[in-house]
Amino acid sequence: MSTIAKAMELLNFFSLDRPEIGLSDFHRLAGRDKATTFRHLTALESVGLLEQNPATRAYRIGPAVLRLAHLREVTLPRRAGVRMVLPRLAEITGETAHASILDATGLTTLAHHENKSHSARVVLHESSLPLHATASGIAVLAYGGAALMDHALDQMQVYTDSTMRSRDEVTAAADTARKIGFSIANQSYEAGVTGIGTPLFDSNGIAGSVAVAAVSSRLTPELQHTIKQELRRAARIISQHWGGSIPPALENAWTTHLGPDNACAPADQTEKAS
Amino acid sequence: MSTIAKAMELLNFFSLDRPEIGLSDFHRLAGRDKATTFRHLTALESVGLLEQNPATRAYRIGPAVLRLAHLREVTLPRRAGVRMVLPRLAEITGETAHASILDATGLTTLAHHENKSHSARVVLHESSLPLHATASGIAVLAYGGAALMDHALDQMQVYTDSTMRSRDEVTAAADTARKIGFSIANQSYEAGVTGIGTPLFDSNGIAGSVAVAAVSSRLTPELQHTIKQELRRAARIISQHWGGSIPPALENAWTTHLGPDNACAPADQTEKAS
DNA sequence: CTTGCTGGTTCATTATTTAAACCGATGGTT
DNA sequence: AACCATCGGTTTAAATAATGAACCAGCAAG
Repeated sequence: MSTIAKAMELLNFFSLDRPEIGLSDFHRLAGRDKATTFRHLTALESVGLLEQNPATRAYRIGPAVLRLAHLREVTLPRRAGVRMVLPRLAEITGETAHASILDATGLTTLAHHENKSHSARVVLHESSLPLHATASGIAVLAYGGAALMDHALDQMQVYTDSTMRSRDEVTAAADTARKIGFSIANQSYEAGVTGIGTPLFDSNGIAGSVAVAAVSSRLTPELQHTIKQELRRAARIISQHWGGSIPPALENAWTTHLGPDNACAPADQTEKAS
Repeated sequence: MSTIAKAMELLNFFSLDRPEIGLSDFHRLAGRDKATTFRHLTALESVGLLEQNPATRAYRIGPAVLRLAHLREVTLPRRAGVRMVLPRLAEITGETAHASILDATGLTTLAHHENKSHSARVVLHESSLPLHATASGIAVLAYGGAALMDHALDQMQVYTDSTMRSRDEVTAAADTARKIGFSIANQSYEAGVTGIGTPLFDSNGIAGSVAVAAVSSRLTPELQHTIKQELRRAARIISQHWGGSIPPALENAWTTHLGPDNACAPADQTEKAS
């Protein structure tokens, strides 16, 4: 593995729970030598990808990422296409809608929209989602190929009693998702929350997923049907906005599972969402 | 220089004008061997910092930066403190207000707010500002130490007829800014636009700057006075929000140049901006 | 069929990275 | 005070990884 990749791996140890990491912690977390780790950290710091908290000497993500993220969003907008449909998705379903983007390390939440009318609503607190335990994750696994599946199966953390523990369960869930066009994660990430998701595509192919996280006790068959129809609609709009197209296999899965796009007959070219 | 830093340097060649760069262009821009460049690029791609446009094979900034930027903004919010004051700054001055953050590579625009009432207003189009040619840049140079000044003097691009060309001019401008507490860039970056700026601080010290970009023909002495007073106010609020404090030297410079904080007598603890 | 470009690859040489041990400082215990 | 553990950081020879000249293959224009 190149030293560049090794250094970059260090960045993946940051999370909302662990926003600052000291040298020794990095040394332990990464399992690499301390001197090596130190050299990597200072190198990352020199380019602004990390910065050091002067008080604790711990490292945190640096300001350079803001510049890069801005540049990325300006030259290749992703949020715009998502923000266009999430409000409607949350409103019609009455639950929390969110969209995620796939990268080398997993699934990153791009935007989310909570439905304010319910007092009990699902609050998303993590920006990075596990592939094997969420509807969003299963959705991308269903269309992501073998390499992504291997990657997911290598790190199967357990979150709830219902989290899938065996590799076979995960592949089976992905197969089901591929068959019906939607992934369903019943309390496998968070107790009391059921996720329903479907994949998103850009010109590269699979690029992310859009999902609705519903309070399990509210999830009637009718609501589930509504959610799926709205997800289909949202996935079409977002994927189109991202320069991608829905694979015929997925179109077929949707149609056989839900019936043709009867909600709005003119099909593809419906009016834009609010 | 570490290979990590060398690889990361490649990311700095991206800009709004050049959002995608091919292998050969990188090889030329960076002046490094093509094989080396290629390996760096694939390494960066493997960790999601870059991705390849499948059509052109050119490289562009990857999705991983979105995750990192989100994490940074959640754990160390910077935009929040800025968004709190920019609208007022733009409204009262009637011009365009913006705030930038300092990192290893220069000054990155964090947020900006245009005043919609004027038909002729300054539109910011770049996310990265040159240190030597903008009010924002001079403001941080005045408080940034010798290393930053050297860095700035090494890359003095010329933008307009009024862009400072000699190193002495830049250091003199920084000295003036240090003396009066405000930096002024008269059409040195864009013709017809005069910038007035003042530095921002976090717990590390100098961290960025806030500035107003005004249409030069509208900039009366009275308006300039208003802008400075509002900048002082904004800089206080933002720096406090960022966990920093205004150095006594800057406080003194402000006071001798503007007089005491007469706009709102109770001084420090005024009510929050809208 | 050149010529000149593109992205990508190979392999011997070279130089950077690596890891064990070491350092000095800090902080809590006995 | 002495002790112990831990912190961030530094040093060394040994090993691994980076390097760059040359080389491919594909493509477009002349």
